[in-house]
Amino acid sequence: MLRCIVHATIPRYLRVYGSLKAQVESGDFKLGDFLPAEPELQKLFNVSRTTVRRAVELLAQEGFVSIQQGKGTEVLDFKATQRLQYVSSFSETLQEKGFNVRYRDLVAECTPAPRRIAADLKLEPDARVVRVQRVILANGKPIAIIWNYLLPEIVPGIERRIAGMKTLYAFLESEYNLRIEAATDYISAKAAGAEEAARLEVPVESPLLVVKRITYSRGRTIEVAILHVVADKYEYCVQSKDRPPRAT
Amino acid sequence: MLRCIVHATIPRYLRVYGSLKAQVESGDFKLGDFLPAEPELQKLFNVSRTTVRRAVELLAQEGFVSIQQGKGTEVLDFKATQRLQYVSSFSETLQEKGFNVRYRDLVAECTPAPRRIAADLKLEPDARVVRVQRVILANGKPIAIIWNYLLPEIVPGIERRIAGMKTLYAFLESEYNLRIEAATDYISAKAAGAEEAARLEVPVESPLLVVKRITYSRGRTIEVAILHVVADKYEYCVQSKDRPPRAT
DNA sequence: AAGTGGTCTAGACCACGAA
DNA sequence: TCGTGGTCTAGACCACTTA
Repeated sequence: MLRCIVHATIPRYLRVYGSLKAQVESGDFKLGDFLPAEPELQKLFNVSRTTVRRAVELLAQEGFVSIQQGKGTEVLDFKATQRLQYVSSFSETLQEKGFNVRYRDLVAECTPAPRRIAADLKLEPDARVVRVQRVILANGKPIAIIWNYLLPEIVPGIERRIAGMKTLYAFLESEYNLRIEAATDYISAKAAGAEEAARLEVPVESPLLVVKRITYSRGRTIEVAILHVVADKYEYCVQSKDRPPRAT
Repeated sequence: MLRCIVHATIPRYLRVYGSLKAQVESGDFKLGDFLPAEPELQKLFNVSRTTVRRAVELLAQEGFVSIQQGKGTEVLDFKATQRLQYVSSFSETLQEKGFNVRYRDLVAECTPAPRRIAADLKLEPDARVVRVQRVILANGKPIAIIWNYLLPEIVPGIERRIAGMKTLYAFLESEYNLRIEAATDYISAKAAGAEEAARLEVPVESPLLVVKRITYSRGRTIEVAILHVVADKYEYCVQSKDRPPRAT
């Protein structure tokens, strides 16, 4: 039936959203300009006001525009305020910044979970987990030590398959069909101990950024990662918006 | 006029949102339960379906529930799963954790902007900015030094009004009607220098978490904040999710 | 087939900002 | 005052899940 073709239809609010976003990104609307008012957009796209508003709200959520009651909807400097906070992998981030990323001392093994890790994974204290350990090098220089603790039942046989891994998240997605849905990072700092200092090639007591990441997939906690990062070589970036709505 | 009293009205969708959220948090709806269906909620709250949906979408955005077409709206384990990343003030976060928060050495003055700060604020190198400086105490113990650099034209006379300030963001909102729309944090670490160590009452060379925050309001960069936080007393938490919308 | 959420419309009234 | 965005309604039709 011909209808099947038409069937793959994109919601109108997404089309309006995409069209506006493209014009903002291409510079048709410039920084400080105001978008056409809502009644105008209704006519332009031939949709209802509800649909227009939904599209514009999406743009605002992503930081492309700022909606101001009584004034209008202003186009922002999207390079400065862009994007919600999405899950990103450490090595992918480095690669995007143009570094050549390699691993050293990659080890994967099944071990009893340390107590804190077991608690984060919601396992009994002595449950076994898969531990992946590595030193990450950016342009040949060590930049972080990473320990990943994974639930064994979701990554069977990982010890034998991990050799050529490029980034862990991509590996989990392609080999085990595991998509990371969400993550929480806890960030603190510490001074490097003797062994860490040696492996990271920095002086003892150098400040390190400590990141604990808990990742979720299919509604479950599936991984805890611990990163010790050389502080003067990496900056952790977080973008956030707005304030929580208040009720009551 | 009596209308002034009625005037402070809270939108209905926020009331519905607040009511549902309270019931989720208090455990009236349990993990894995489904919320009443939308027509049901309409009757319960006596509002239109649009209003119900808006409330439920808010809950979903914050990770309290998961909306599933054809099935229903499931209550999630809100302690474990993601919420959106909102701009939060350091002192508000501490207060929410139950600490008694005070400031010490609060100073506000107009000074030439340091070069890096001027660049972040998009000012010429020698432009003047308002610098607010303070040590923040949690339960009487120093936990961080904060420097805030503000555009002078948006906070006129702040030097004379700042005395009793409780949190800077609340202060800006109530006194200057400035709502923070977005922020970007850059997080690294460093070892405490002699003066910092003294003011924070920690040993020299102690690891400190360094946060640079750039905040936006009305589409402009309006503030740069630098925080030096005692690393073993505070953890920076980031929640992220996966889900860029696609158009085209 | 029945019930759930997903999209969309047309129209109403309110609140804020600028002239 | 006028134009902007903010909230809300009632009703329609579609798409997905489950039985």
